[in-house]
Amino acid sequence: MVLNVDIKYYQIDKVAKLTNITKRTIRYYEDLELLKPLRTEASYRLYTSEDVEVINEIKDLRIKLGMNLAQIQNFMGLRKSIHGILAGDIKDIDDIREVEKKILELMLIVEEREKVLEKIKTNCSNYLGKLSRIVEQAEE
Amino acid sequence: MVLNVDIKYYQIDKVAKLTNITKRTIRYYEDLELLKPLRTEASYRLYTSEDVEVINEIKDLRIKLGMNLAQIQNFMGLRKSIHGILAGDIKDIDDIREVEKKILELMLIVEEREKVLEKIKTNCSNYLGKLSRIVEQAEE
DNA sequence: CCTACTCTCACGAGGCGTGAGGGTTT
DNA sequence: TAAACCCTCACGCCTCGTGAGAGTAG
Repeated sequence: MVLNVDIKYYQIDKVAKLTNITKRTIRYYEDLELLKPLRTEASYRLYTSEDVEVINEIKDLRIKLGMNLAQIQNFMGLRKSIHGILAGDIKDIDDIREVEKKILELMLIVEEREKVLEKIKTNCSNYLGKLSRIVEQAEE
Repeated sequence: MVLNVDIKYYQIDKVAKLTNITKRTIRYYEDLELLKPLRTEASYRLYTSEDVEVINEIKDLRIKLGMNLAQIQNFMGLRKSIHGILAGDIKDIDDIREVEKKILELMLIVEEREKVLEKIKTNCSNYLGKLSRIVEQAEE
């Protein structure tokens, strides 16, 4: 284990406070391989600010996008693959094409979601327009 | 019970086939007050094409937006209120303002979601660009 | 008579953590 | 010594349906 002196490490209690996620749940996310903190000699977990980012991202994906943890595992796995390619760890051209395909699939899903949201938003706008006219009339 | 002869009504089996949702689940959604089909004399459920739309919408909200059924109940409830106002059944100005507030809140949530999605999409695009350059180089 | 509908009671799988307990580190 | 960490086993709650069974309608 090599600790980079330029990086600040946080213990789990600190991370729990920063993210407002219980320590118990943070460990649970590690079981799911969503996090891989370094460890001290005594196997205390050491988190970076990137880990904190990841936890906050999980919150967004869960709460704002309604993704379940299996989907998030998938999503994070894809990102790991991408970083592996960009770092030169994955060189097989078919593997790279596979990852490209998954990215395109993901973008399609994102666009489908955006369509649904867009529809809701235009409905909202229309409703607001109609309601404000009703309120105006009532106020005359 | 007054059946409008200009409207086509479907029995539950037909609706199940149209929506690809089990009859059992369609009845369950009725328990949750997401649907209120008319009934025949013998209390057979009669659905309109609007009901079919609603079921498909529930699917979208659940699967594409990851909303749970409580959130969907809320959402549908808001829409009922809006229709109530537009139909003139709700006239109290404070009630109308309350509904306007809820619509604005909903739009904020939608926009938060869109932000998260937008971020994912731009990341995807960037990754695709980088990966295609790597593939090009490999093919030289 | 066979099929599709009705209802109610109760169960069950999957997802997401959480509690307790016993040991170690600072 | 107190507080914060470790691990493991097992439990618990919520959500979203589903199964069975008995009766009625077409």
